[in-house]
Amino acid sequence: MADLVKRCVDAGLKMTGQRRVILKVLGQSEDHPSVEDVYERARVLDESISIATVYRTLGLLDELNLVIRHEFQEGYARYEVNLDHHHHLVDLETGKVIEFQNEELEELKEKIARDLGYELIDHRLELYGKKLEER
Amino acid sequence: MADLVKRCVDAGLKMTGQRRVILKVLGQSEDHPSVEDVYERARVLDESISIATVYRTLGLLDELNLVIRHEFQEGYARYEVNLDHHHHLVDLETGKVIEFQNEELEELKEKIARDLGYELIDHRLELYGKKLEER
DNA sequence: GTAGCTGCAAACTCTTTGCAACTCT
DNA sequence: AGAGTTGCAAAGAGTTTGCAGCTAC
Repeated sequence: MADLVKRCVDAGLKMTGQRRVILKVLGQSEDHPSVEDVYERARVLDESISIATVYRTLGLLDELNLVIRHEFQEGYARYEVNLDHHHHLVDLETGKVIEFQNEELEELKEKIARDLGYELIDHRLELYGKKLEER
Repeated sequence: MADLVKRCVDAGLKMTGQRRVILKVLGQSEDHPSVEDVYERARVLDESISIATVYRTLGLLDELNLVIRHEFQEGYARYEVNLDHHHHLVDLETGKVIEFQNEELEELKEKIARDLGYELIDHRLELYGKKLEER
């Protein structure tokens, strides 16, 4: 989280109270909060913060690539701090989002892009599934 | 396209003039049109069609799984007829969408979901890339 | 001091919906 | 005939923006 602050300052952003709060909220979130979620969590720490600032800040963080913006086919965006690279499996029954990584997949994606004549800049894989019966 | 009409009728939908037009437009589209795109193309064939009907029809087709709804991180939805299963590579410089299939990828996804204890229902993979210099 | 940031409210974009009229079956 | 469908316009959700005042640097 302190790292997030530093990276913002390095990028030339002014470290205002509101931004500090939003970064703290993001750093503490272990899920994939919507803008509204971030707003509510930030409000607990600073009553006066406005949702416009949350939108603006998340937009900036996304540009700086400090945060990843997701659209899980829900009609609104969700964010997460850009730490390790991973993908998501969405539980269709509960909406729960499970993270996973897979080295084989990473290599395969690079290869597919290269074969198509492209340099891979970004990508996203989302799986949507139902829990298998436990037995 | 005739197949699309049949599948709608089988599903219990009334085959109105507007729906016939929208299905025709979808059947003829080789890209991934937005709602607005479908609306404009449909209007050429039937001046009187409204965008509300396009939204409603695409929603129904999506429910019936005759169409796939995409959100390529653009803030609006794009649709395509659900024919063969494939994925997309988005050219970040031109916005062009390239389709591809990869058997190895299909298997890997099934495996990942299974290993996480899930039955894979749906999934989406999008690659974002820049064209490699030709040489 | 000043460029950048903020809250507020209004505006914007995409999508959905209530309703009265209409149309497939 | 009647349930389903339509166009219209209004409403809704999510997001962006103009502006005057404020604040980090």
